[in-house]
Amino acid sequence: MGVTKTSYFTDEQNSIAMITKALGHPARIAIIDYLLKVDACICGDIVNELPLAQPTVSQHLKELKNAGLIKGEIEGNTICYCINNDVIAELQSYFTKMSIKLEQKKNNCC
Amino acid sequence: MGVTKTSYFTDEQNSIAMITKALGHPARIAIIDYLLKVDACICGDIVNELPLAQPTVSQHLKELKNAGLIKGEIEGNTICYCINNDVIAELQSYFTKMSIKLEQKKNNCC
DNA sequence: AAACTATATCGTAATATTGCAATCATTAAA
DNA sequence: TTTAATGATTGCAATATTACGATATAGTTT
Repeated sequence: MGVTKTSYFTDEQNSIAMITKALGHPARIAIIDYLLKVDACICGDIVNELPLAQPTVSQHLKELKNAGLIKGEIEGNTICYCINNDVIAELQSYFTKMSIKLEQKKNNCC
Repeated sequence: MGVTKTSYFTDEQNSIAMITKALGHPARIAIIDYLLKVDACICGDIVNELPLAQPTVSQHLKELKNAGLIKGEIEGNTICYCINNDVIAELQSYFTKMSIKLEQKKNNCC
């Protein structure tokens, strides 16, 4: 079917899944890495940075935006894309909590 | 085309993308959450825990395993699935580094 | 061995994703 | 106002994902 049954899961599970899904492509990781490097950016720069056509990059940017990972502000003829700190913080918190729990338990099984 | 051009990106980008892609489904987040809660597990438990059929859960477990997020050991008739601490640590490190960089820059743009 | 249990695999339908050429919308420059 | 530049949208082909019934495989129990 290809349809994810989101209604069966918790809001946090759906939220983390949505964000990680948006990150689940090397081009989108590359975009995030690049935005982090320059801390400000227009789409054209990103297109030059990636080995993909402009519509493809635009689509990846849209997905990152939908997931809340980046914010875009129109600046005259160009758009300034930035990383959304809050969402990165959410991810960091999620995985840090997980690491701490794993540390505590030290796998009594495998 | 639906084909990801992995060869155009760095190993780290592909690695993070592969892991986050594997996490990018609420059922798989739910599986990780559950494994974390019990810190030891057999597949049957997971099937009962999720609102999905057994083959579907098995498939999700396979994807998590392919991405290295979980390890499975055969134990007689059942399989003991556990979280792979190393990969979680890799994610935590990646997002923590990112958070630190974002903190330092404090967005001079958006 | 036969029956039962647990998990994996196969096959398939429905839908989603990836990538790009062509095109549109908007602003800037001439 | 025409032209150029930037980025979004559309449409489409190729492929991937999601879900599950049916079936296979392998260990356990009787």
